[in-house]
Amino acid sequence: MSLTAKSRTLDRIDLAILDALQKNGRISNVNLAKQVNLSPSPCLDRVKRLEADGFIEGYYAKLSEQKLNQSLLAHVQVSLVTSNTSVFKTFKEHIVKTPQVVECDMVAGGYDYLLKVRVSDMNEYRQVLGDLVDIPGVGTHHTYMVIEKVKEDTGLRIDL
Amino acid sequence: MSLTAKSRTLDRIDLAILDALQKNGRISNVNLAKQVNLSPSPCLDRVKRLEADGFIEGYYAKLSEQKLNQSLLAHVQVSLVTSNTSVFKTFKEHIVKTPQVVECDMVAGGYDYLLKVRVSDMNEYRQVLGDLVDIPGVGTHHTYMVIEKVKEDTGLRIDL
DNA sequence: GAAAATACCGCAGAATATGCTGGTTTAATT
DNA sequence: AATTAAACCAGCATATTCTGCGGTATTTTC
Repeated sequence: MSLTAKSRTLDRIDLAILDALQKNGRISNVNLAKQVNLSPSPCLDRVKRLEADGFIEGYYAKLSEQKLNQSLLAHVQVSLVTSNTSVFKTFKEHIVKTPQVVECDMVAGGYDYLLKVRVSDMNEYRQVLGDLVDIPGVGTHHTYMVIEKVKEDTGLRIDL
Repeated sequence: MSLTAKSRTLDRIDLAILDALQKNGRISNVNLAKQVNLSPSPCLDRVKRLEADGFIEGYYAKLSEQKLNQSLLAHVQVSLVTSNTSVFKTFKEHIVKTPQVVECDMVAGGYDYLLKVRVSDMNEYRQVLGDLVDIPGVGTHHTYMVIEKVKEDTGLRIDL
């Protein structure tokens, strides 16, 4: 028994299904079947298998940032003064419970973090940043405020 | 007649629907209706209206980065030497047609860009970066390779 | 070349989506 | 405060879709 999970190879049809679903997560099974030149039954079987095998992690509605008043976006680079376990634990706990932080990546050697912060306006941003720098262990930080979104690609690249 | 588009106010039920859909984009309408204490018909009416009014932009399947072999992630900070229109145009054209660049934000005063690059391995990254720095007008750049994803929140914050 | 496994299709019953109607509540106007 | 108008909701009916099952064809394995 191998260490890696059984990972069946995907044929052209599987890839076409994945691509279709990541572009339209609510397509009906009959239409999906038409699109990949299959009848509904085997198409559904494949979708179920792709879900069970973990290729599809979930389905989500994308909501409008503008309409819901969360269109101000900032990237924040944060350095911790040490990579000490308890410092990181405190930092992570704060990040996780701050809903405006929508993404947090540990980068480079373990002291630096890149956050993506989504807020409605500068006032809210100032408050989030204020709380952030008060976390013990937080050293330098730098804000990159987003002026214009040049490209955004939800979805992975699929070579058909 | 006002300049802003008609934007009806959302009540508690609308917000509950949006929240449910951004957590499970494939929930059936009857189950969604149960969840928000409505009968199916008015629930579907509301969903349709939320879509028409632009609160819901689309539905997408989230695919596994690991399973599809695109699990290496880098943030790249790039500065252009001038904000000259033609320099930016060339830059943007290159970004848009490079599938590994999944996100590109113009930040700060207009010379700096933050890219998010998704690749399968370091070889592919080296190639993407090589092509990037060859674009005329590209000055300094710095790579933040992601070691660990601390937090990732797809979906917006909804106060019920 | 035979046997087994796999993938596909069509069909049928169950579940769901969706348009329509009528009744109720809420809000606006006089 | 009464009347009108508007919005909203539930229930029903029809059309569509989902989904499991059995049968057939194709591919793989021995």
